[in-house]
Amino acid sequence: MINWNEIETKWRNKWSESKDFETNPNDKPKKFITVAYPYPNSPQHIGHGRTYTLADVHARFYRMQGYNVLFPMGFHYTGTPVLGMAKRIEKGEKEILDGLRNIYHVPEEDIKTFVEPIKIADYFHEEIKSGMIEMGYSIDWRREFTTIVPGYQKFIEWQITTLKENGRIIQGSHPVGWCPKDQNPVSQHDTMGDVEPKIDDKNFLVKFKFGEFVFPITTLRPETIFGITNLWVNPNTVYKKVTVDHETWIISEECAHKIEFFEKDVSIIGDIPGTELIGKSAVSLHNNAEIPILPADFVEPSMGTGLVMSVPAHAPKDYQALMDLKAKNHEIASKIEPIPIIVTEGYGAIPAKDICEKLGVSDQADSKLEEATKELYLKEFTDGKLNEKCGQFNNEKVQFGRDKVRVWLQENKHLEKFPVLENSPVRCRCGAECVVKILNNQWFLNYGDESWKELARNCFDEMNILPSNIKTEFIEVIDWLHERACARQQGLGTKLPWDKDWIVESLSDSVIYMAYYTISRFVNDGTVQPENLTREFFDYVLLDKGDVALAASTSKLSEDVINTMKKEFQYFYPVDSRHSGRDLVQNHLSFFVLNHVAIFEKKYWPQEIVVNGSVMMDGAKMSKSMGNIIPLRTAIKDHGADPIRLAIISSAELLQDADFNMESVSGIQSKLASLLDECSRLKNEPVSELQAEDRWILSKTQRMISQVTEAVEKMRLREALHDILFSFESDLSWYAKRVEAKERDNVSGILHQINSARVAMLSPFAPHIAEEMWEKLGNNELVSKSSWPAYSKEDVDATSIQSENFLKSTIDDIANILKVTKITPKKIVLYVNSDSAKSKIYRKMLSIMVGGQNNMGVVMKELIADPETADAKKMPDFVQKTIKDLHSESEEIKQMKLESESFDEKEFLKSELFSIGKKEFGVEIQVYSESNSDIYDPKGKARHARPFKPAILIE
RNA sequence: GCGGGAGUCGCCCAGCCUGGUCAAAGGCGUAGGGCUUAGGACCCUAUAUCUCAGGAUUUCGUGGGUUCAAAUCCCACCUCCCGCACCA
Repeated sequence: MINWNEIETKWRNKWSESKDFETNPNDKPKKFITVAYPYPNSPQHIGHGRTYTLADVHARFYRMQGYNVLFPMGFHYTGTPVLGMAKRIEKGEKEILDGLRNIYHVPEEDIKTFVEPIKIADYFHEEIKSGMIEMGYSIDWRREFTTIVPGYQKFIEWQITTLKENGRIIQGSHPVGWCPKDQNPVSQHDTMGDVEPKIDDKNFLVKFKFGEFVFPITTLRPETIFGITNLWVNPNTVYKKVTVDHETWIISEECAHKIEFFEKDVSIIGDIPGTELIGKSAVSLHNNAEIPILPADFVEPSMGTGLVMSVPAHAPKDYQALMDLKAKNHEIASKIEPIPIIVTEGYGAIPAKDICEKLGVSDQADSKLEEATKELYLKEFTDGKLNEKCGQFNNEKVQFGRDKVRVWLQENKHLEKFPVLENSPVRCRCGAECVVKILNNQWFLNYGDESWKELARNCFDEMNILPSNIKTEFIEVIDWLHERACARQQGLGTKLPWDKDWIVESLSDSVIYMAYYTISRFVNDGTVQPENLTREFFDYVLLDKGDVALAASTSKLSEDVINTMKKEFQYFYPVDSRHSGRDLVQNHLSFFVLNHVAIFEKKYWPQEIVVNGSVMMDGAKMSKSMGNIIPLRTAIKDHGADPIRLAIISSAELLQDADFNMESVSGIQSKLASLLDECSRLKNEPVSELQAEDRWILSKTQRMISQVTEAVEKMRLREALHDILFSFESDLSWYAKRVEAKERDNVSGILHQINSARVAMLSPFAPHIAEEMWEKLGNNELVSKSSWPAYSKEDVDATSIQSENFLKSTIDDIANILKVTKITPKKIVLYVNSDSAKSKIYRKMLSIMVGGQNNMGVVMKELIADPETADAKKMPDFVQKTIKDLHSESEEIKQMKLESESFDEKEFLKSELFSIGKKEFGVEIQVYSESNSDIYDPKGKARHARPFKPAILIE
């Protein structure tokens, strides 16, 4: 049994002694590999490990290919989650404390300090970092930073100022979920049950006049104002007269409390019962029509303003309420007829009537109305068209017309936004019910700007996206992205330089920070102090703006230091590969590109993005509530870092979700153990004369090298690993079979050569155990410092590949016959083709078919056209069968057959088939030429022989 | 609604990018055999259908198309899953 941790510690120490991963500029070509830094509010689990492991493999691969690779790491402290955690811990909430104790095994004395948010981040920072070291990540730790250190904050101030000056930042109002008690915005982390407060900002308020008052009514469908027949008021509700800024509104009390958070001046000045409104009329502002006010029980004071506009032609509820009144012979209602304004295929003049009848709605209390409403709204939205009643909007499709009507009303001040909580009630952890608050003066990154989007598209066009099929998703994201708030009022982070009430939002301060890795080294070693990092300094170093004298005078640094830092930035930038999880495509990764193109010149735009899927645990999503989260460090202790690295990589290709399970881990462990065992037994002896199977396995090795290299270049790591560890195994076992049959004992040198290549290629994936194997193979240097095996075409022997193939297929054929006939062979005889006419035709056909032609008629014509092969017409049967043979062979094999000129089937079979045949079938195999005069051929099989397809006789 | 992804031989799942070595890998299950006092573990064999000579037939959600050749490329359809923001 292998002691993984012991081996891992041994090699980790050697790496850190040799400082191989500490990267400074030199004269080699560079690669700059980065991963999204972690947010330290919990230890990393196996899922986090995936992205970092992929990046580490990438970095190690490039290093072996001779690049000077920079692979750094930082920690993202910015944000609010640790604030919420600290609060909950302070309150002693059992759920979170149990999680810390039982899942994360945080020592009690540390938990005590967690009432302070930064202590939480600090603790998990160290935890995560230790895990990364134990996983063997080849990180340059000298450049590490957190996002709240002064140097980084200087950088963020510079970034956000630059964006503002480039016109990328605008100001506006924005609705957020809000806790009225805490006076804070709420996000998922702040609510009971971790629900995300969802804000519906497609909800609007349309104003009507009622004498001196404003009668505001909310709706999701502004276009239906053209179909209003009346308004609904609840007769059992007492409404309030409320002054709102300079108007007096009639609304429900509940509504009055909601709009207090809309940055409006609100005060309740009196009551007015619903009954007092009923029977009177309001006036609609867009056409000054008199709209009667009628009673309806379904109107809920807590919904919207507590007032409802009635569109009976298109709203099932309104239709039914109207019908109910008519049935009671209500005087006003009986004069009202629905006004249809939307034409939808499949519905008659009054769609609401149709659907109520279809579903058999009985009255306005009928629960089927919900369903009717949902169905009709959706149908009318997707398929409906506005009609002539809608004036200038006649013939517009509803899905576009709605927006146009909204804009029109808004411009005339007849309509306002009325955002609501879609999933209310949402409760804050403090217990209070959350509301929607409109924040004025919010700062936005103007991602909606078309010229900005265009720059980003240019960048994506030239960027390498892995896997490539996710590129369309990026393009789509850029299309729908619009203004995004870039500041918030709480949490850790950097203050907006021009408005200290706000903190730079945490996704906005993590988009171009890779540039800071080239600077942090100098801050960490004391060469520069945070206060040296002035705007002019960054402008000069990162943008090549201004001049060194200016930078030096404001930063108080020497010109030498500044120029060294500038050179370092210019050496490492741009980012060559950015690794991240799939969930970050829609935000971080897109912002990463947008911010780069907004700030840097084109030569510093990112070169590549690699996106990976998440990790499942035994087929299920990992979650705290399921208790199936395995902290990475626990897993390392239990199974070893390398087996975990391989298990994560080998279970899925990049974008797919990887499934982590114990079977695969132990499978990998035993695979690695047996490879290690093999390596320690192989001697690096000189290789004597090569035999057929030696040339073959060496050719196959070359093929594997080229396949693996290509796969890693495309980050198809699962495929690469599979090739190294598993696919190649079947070739090796065939080789072993051949060697054993021949009773050879001098192949150690060849296997040593092959396994050296395998171990070298394995080392980026499983770096520790590969070092151990490398040492066992007799090397003194580290494998991580060795070169990636190079594919050499000269070592590929086409003839040997072809001949081994021939041997295998012959043996398969024999086995096949034995299987079908179920006889035990006493004698096996092969008849090899020796008819030169057949051979000529075969070669000719080969050349025709390599060109892509497979049609019997065409092939035949070409054969007959050539006098050399004209005899083909006498044996159509042979031609047809041969076409079939060749048909099923790969292009590669066909090509090789063509390349290898003459090949003596009989000699080859005689020398090679003897041993293996005897081993496989227990009898000696005799080989004849079909044309031999003295052959043993009692059944006349010999004449069936075709090139590369000997006839077989079994008795 | 907008966008992304998936549907494979009892089950899970590979192959699809780059068409031919694909009746299609691997695991599980099942059946038979070996090893065992027995069980477990382990090993071997079989596992679409037909076939006593290396063969044939029908298969990769459905229906078309391109091609000498389609699980793989194109089009349409059906079913299922995921994301839609100010949150890391």
